[in-house]
Amino acid sequence: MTTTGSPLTSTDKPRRGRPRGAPEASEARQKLIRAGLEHLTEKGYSAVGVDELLKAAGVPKGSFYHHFKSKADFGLTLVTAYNDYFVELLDRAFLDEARAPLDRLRVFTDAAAEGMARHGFRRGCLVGNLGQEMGALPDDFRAALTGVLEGWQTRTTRLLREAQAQGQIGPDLDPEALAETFWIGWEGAVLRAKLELRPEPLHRFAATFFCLIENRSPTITQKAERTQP
Amino acid sequence: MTTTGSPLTSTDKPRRGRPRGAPEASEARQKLIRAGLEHLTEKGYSAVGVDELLKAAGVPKGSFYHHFKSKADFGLTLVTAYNDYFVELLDRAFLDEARAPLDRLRVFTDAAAEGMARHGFRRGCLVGNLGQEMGALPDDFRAALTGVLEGWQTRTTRLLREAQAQGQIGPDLDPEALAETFWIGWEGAVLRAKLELRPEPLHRFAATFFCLIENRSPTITQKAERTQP
DNA sequence: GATTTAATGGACGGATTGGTCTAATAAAGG
DNA sequence: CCTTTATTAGACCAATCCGTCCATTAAATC
Repeated sequence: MTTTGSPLTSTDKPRRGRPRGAPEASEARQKLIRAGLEHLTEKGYSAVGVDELLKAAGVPKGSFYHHFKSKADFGLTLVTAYNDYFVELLDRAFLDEARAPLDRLRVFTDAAAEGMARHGFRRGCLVGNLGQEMGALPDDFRAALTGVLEGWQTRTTRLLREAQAQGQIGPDLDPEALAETFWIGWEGAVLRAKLELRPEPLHRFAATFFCLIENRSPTITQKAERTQP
Repeated sequence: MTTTGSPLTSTDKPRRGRPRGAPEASEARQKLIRAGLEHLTEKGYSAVGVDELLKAAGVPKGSFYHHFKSKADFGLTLVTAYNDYFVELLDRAFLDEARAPLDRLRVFTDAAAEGMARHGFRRGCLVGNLGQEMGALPDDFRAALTGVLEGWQTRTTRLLREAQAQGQIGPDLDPEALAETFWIGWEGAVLRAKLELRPEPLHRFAATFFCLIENRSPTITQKAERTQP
């Protein structure tokens, strides 16, 4: 029970053949993911063929199906990769204690707008793209996508709670509801910016959202959601 | 210059062969459009094949390419058909003078939510779907889609102006900016509702939007868009 | 009935789809 | 060197893609 040890304790295992390089570090795998993100954020899942990705990444088909068991599996991998990248962007903005909470949200929206501008507003949000294609996607995408959005929203809720604790937004507002509204609208803004190839939709929505929560008369509450008359 | 008259004056022309039936009334054409709307609002443009539509509509391929010169042409036809249907829905709600302007907007959002519910939240907005796929679509789609959204926004702007004239929303608000924000966010809400297969995103966004414009302290203006400091 | 045009019906075609398969190469331990 | 496993390489496959083609049927005028 020493050498043929169970795969559970993976640290001290001198296995036989060529070692699996760092699980995610394979160059081909990374190039495929990069190409996938570029193409899918621009054209969506259904419109992008595997061969197209292979050519873009300069990788043969054998590698693709070695690292991913199907196009769908690859797509799900892209979702987590995109989420990793995005959460980092989000946290960098949201956890910057040097700024006031609401300013951090502004930092994020500005950064995201710059990001879209860098690609000529031709690339949207992978989550939004795939969400709209759900009808044509394998079912596990749904949970993956909603889960990702939940994560973004949770972070935003925390930020807004902090803003509330610091009195930057009224105590009558519901941070969770606001965070949900923010991401609903922001995805819409990204879609629109991509359609019109310009940043105005992003700015418009951000401006309205900030106007909604800043300096509001405390008599207007968001929490009360229309009790029946 | 009587019988072979130019095609410009089309009323009194006893042409030779079988007359082109009502230009849009062909049964096959209509069945194709109906099937197209169902399938494309659910799965998007790229994910739906022509053959799939033919089977759904019970129409042979010859008919399809007789009525439409390509799949793209068919797609553009769908956009206008969808717009026609949608504008009617919109006007029915927005022009109902028996109600206060803001209530009419509420009537629309409720009706739209019901509409999505009828199809199990599996169908989204054709314009939103195609917008997200723009990267994979022929270029003329862009103008068509933005034009459609502009039309919806114009109607909404008029409605909000009326609301403003009647004092239902503050005189400090900018109806045009509000209308734009509404459609940015509403498309996001539809996308989210389709992803999560439930109406809450629609309700959440609508509630927030109404809360934004109703009963607001007149000191907060939407028009002032951050002059530089 | 002959002619002309509209519309249907579906076989067919070349290109592309996602995916499989096998051979070759690489990198490690024995 | 031999074995074992990882990875690359791309030929190949059945299915589907969008679109063309032509023969047939339908409905009108002459």
